[in-house]
Amino acid sequence: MDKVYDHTKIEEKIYEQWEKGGYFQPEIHPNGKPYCIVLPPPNANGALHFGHAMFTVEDILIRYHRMLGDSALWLPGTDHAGIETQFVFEKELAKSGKSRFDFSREELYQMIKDYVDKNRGGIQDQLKKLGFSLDWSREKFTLDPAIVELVVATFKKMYAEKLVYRDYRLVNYCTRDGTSFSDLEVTYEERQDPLYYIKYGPLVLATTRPETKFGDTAVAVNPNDDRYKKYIGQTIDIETVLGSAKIRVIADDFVDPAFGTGVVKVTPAHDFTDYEVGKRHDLPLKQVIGFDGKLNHYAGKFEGMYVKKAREAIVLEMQEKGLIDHIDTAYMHRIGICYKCKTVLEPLPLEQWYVNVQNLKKQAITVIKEGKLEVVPKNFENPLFQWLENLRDWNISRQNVWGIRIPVWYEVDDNNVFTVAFIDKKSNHHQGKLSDLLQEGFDFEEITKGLQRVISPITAKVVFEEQKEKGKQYLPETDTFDTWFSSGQWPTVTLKTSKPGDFEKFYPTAVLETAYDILKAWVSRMVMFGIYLTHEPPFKVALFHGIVNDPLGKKMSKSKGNVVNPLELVGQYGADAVRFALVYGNATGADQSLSYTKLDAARKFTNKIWNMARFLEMKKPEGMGKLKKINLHELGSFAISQPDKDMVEATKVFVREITKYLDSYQFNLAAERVYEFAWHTFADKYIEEVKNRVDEKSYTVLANIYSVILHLLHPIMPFVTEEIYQAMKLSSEPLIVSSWPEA
RNA sequence: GGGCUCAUGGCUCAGUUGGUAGAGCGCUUCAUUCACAUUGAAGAGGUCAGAGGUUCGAGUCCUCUUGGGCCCACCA
Repeated sequence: MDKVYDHTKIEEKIYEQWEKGGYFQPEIHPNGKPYCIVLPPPNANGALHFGHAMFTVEDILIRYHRMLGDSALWLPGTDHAGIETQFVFEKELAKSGKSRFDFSREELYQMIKDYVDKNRGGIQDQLKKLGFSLDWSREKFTLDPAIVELVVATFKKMYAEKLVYRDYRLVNYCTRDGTSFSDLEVTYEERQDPLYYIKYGPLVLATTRPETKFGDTAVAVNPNDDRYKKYIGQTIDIETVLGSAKIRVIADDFVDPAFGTGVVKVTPAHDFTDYEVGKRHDLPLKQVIGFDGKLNHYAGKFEGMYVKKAREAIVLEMQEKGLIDHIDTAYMHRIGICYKCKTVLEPLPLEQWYVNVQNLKKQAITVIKEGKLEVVPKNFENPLFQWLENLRDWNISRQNVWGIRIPVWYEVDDNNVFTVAFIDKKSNHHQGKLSDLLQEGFDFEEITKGLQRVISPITAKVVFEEQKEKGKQYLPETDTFDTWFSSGQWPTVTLKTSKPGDFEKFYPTAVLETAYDILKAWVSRMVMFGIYLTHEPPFKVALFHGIVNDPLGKKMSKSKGNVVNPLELVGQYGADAVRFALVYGNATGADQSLSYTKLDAARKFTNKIWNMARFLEMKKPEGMGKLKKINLHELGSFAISQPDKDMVEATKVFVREITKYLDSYQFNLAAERVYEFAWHTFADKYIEEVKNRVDEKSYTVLANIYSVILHLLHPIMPFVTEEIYQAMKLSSEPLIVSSWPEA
């Protein structure tokens, strides 16, 4: 044995051996208790980061349960990550001077698919480097045809039960990325913007968005505000930059008399609150901002200007006309921005598909309250409840192509106006009303062939593929599902498509382990879908880990340039040390800062373990035959000297402690205890004591206790323990499938 | 505005049914061709943010205060 442990000589060899041996497959223990964890699917196009390195926790659980004799399955898979991936691809595309508007839907999809296929496999190799005992024979991808089929089936079932529906309402729309987002995907930013006090006839009102005034369909005041009671219900004359106009004054409780002047302009097409107000008072929706982010014909001479420019121009002209009372320049407020490109999101009215979550969320809450789903650590329960309770219907339409197309078609007839965008035979882009384009001479086939986008009226007849009738014309829905619509069904769709019998055997899964930051986006959806599809939650325990920050405690981010690649650390310190450092001294669910001193300590520990093995190798009494494997119960009576007997007893306590810690998800305590016991109890005290009196009996005790340590440490540090265990030749089977010590 | 969370030795952090404070790194002194200097032995160092309460007993439970962090929410 080398004097110093060199992980670079060991890790790859051991992983290959494990994989070839089929030890990652649950069939290795065909009659064991089923124990399944489904890996949170990483982005198929992405690279490994610390969020993935934290899956160490899952490997610890899987390896522990495999050693307990369970039929342990850790099922890997990757996600197509719709918007994320398309965003990255479009940035690549831009380098060659192209954009998504230059290609039809099908062309663009194929290009992204090729791009992802080229990059796939990277993440798998990286997960292997961390020693993760994933069953690669069952690997899944969200766009596998079998998975897509099941996701589509869920949609059809929900449609039949009226749990998905189509509606025309305001969405958070990014005019740069050209798609809407769910409420959850909106990020907010604190900004200082001017608050304009503008004159509306006899009234003055405050607004940050004067450019939406062309879409105002009312002015609102609080019903109890004495200042304005006389105007309620009246139509007042106002002066605007486009000349004189009339507008209704309504009363609504939402108006806070203390804010601004207590008067609010109501723009139902461009503000979420106003949209609700508009519905209550039956106000018309007047859309003045288009999906391109520009003002439309309602804005008169300001038509065609981008929102920001238009605001400046309008304010300037209003000042000239004396329509602005005053401006509060120090106004702070929060605005929604696109989480990808930071563009200010526009609330715009659009036809979209929604999931009715009202009943689903109630069942999810009940399941957790009844204890059928345990949340660990428990403090993540409250945020989950709070979020579920406030959950509104879920917008699942995304205007990007990289994803699963919402599987519906719209029947084309004369009564409906369809807006389409397409690429013609000569690769030119066209956009407009279907009827106009047909009149211009494009035929229906050419349009559908080069189709980019269809906006179908809410009144259009919806059919599925198999419901299409001969002789009728249909336009497809061009939107895709929100990525979470498919990943939300991950535990069911993976197990149903992996190997026959998997679903029956492994569902519901034992544990779902993930970072707490996708508790709402992913975990809650899986619970809702799981209950909907199978009448029980998809996992018994939802276990959360924290975020790994940079050494200074700052969140790692590309823009800050403080991202550390875990694979570099694996190369430097070894996978065992990286894994150990990630769980040691870090409470379950808590954030941590990357610590190089901890990594160093962990590496020293692997070396210490290694040198214990060297010591045993050197101290083996001459002429001693094959080392016997003796379990702890028998070892107590096997030992002769009191120190040996005491050590056996201490080891039994140690085994019970580690077992308890792993059963209760206290990985940090397990790591700390095994470190303490191996180094300070076993090496510093016991080895020192036994050193000069080694005979065959005491050597057997020593080696067997060391073997117990290797077993208990194996889930956390699989490589070094496996290498040593095999070298000791205590058993013919490798450590990975060796039994957990009994005490 | 609501919720969650953190404040423990110089630094980074553990401490889950409440029972006289722990680790890693750093520091001090000493040892050592011993399996391991990626070592061993001994040691210094904390009124567990502050105030009050419950209790025989609180870092651990309750209330409040102060100061960080995070998440959520339709005040224009």
